[in-house]
Amino acid sequence: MVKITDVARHAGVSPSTVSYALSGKRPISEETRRRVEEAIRELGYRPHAGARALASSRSNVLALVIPLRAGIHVPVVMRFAVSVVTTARRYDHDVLLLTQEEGDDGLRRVADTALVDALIVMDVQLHDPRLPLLRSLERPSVMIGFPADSAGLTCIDLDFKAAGEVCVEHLARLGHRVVALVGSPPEVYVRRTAFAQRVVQGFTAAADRSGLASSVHPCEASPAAARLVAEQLLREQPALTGVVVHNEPLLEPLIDAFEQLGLRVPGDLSVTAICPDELAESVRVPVTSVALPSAEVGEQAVQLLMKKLGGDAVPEATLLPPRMTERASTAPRTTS
Amino acid sequence: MVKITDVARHAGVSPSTVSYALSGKRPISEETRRRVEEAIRELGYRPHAGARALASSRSNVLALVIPLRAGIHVPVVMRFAVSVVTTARRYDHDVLLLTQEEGDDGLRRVADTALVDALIVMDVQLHDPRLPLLRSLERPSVMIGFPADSAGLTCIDLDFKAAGEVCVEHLARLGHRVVALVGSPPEVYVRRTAFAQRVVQGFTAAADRSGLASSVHPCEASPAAARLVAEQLLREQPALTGVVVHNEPLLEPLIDAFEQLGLRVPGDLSVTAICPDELAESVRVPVTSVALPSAEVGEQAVQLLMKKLGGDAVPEATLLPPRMTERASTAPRTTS
DNA sequence: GCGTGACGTCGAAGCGCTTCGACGGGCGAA
DNA sequence: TTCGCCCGTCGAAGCGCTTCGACGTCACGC
Repeated sequence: MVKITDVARHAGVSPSTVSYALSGKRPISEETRRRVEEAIRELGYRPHAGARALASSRSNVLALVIPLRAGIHVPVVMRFAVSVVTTARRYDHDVLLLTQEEGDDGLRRVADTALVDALIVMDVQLHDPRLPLLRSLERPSVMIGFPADSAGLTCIDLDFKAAGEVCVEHLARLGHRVVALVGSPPEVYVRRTAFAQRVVQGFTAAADRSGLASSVHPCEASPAAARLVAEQLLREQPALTGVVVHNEPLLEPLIDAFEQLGLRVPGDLSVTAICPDELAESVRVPVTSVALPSAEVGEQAVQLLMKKLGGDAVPEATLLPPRMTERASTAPRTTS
Repeated sequence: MVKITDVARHAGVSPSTVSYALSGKRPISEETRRRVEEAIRELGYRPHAGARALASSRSNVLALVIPLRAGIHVPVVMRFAVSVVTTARRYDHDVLLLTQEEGDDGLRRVADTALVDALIVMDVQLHDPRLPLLRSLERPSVMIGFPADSAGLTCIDLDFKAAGEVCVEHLARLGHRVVALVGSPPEVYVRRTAFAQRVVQGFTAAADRSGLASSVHPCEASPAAARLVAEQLLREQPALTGVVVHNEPLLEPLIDAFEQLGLRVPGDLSVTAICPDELAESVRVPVTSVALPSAEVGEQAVQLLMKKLGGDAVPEATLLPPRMTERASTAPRTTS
């Protein structure tokens, strides 16, 4: 193994000079830098990660905790992970993969052994058991999603409230006057992240602002439930022409149910959703949707972490603006 | 930060004794071990990963390179990754996530800087550009999939030949006499891993052994192509009653095409597939299939690596036996 | 009774890097 | 001309751990 002293000897300088030439933490003359770089190239020198970590107390590794729970949309997690890795590399960092399963112990282990410099935690629950630990850890972390109390933590996610608003506004702009939100199963509103509630808030606020009649329907994620909620909607709101769906597995069954009830999408009914683009595109009728911007979240999460590692202050909450893509499931209201 | 000298002092022993008590590399008296363990607990001691890596030249980290190419089934990759992480933890190792995108440079970097002790490379191509590098690296690696020339490397994958055989044998057992294999697009047979050819080999060999009439049809992954190949099959082999599909995106469209041509599955036609269980289960008619055992591959890949790290010899090729799950798409031939 | 090991422990020497303080030389200001 | 300062470089001291050789003790066999 070629080490820094070899490079130093070969370049006719001291090891510390090589180190400074590499890190740029002290000024080095152009000439010396050249010689060092050449020596490095000729010898194929690679600094030893462990030695570096020991001496500098920086491992240049980030931990990423991925969720395992069923019901998580795998491609979204994957895209997020890839985006984290890619962005981390831009900042000369690597990514250590942890599973939710490891829990607190895993987090504590990688943090306390200085294996990683910082942590990214996905799929944060409303009352996530890891919160106290993350607060007490001496290493910075960023959470994807918002817990009930995010004080002292750094969180990032799609702005679900705005996403709900955008959906309604889009429908309003198309002339729809009566809209409904089909949401996640009731337990999600209680147990999980705050995002479900925030969609409702946005949806309702925007509907009120635009003077639309609106209703909200939490719904189980089964085709049978889709059928039921579709029937119920038509019964209770016969003038309904716009639907916002925030329940991924329900999206396709719900559209099927409406069509079986004689409503054409988008002819009679416009449907928008908050879901991964992938899903929106794969439905029989491609759905106008607000995307879950996994890549963007991943990138920004890393950037927040880098700022924190650099000692800079970062906002506790970062909300990503929703971006809507129009597809085939929405159309102007036909005033027949 | 509490370090090993603190523990040593607290326990009234020398640092080396603490180290040996931890690693078990030298005998330590019961009494001393107890005292050391207690000191560790009381002080909350965690060995510094970098220092450990430097002193022992072992980082206890594995690199996992995941594919990004389109056409890869994401949940399979994910399950594999999770299985690698989980298994690695059982051996007290962590996993560093790399993307294909980083290429040779990424592999060389983590290997040469001693960031990782060993590497797992997914999605190995027939003529994978990384092969020379992996051979030359001083660190052990395991590849998922078989390149054209695997000499000097350690590879593991499903035994695709046996998988092809199992499918045919299942059909033969059900009384089918005329079978066809619908395979991957032609370019896959050239460009990609060897698995496509090996399915064909197994399929053909088993059909010959059982005295079945058989044919092989590479096929593009589009619904239109599905329709075409279905028509062609019925034209060329009117007595066809058994089909093996080794082309994931084609599975559902192909079944649709057959049914539109008036063949009921499994009434008139039995279908088996080689694909992720997930896919097989999600088709309208759940398909009898040989699974892609991602979790098992991940686990065994790690175990192979651990053996290599321990200095043990491992087989160059590990082929996982196929496991078939019977679902609703196969039935005995009706001799009407 | 003494040599021989095995056992249990210690001390010290690194592992390869970063970083701090120091220092010589050159330059601008006084 | 001299003082002070900054630039560029060096040497040395660790960072926290593992590991090697050494040493004392005890039990055993002859």
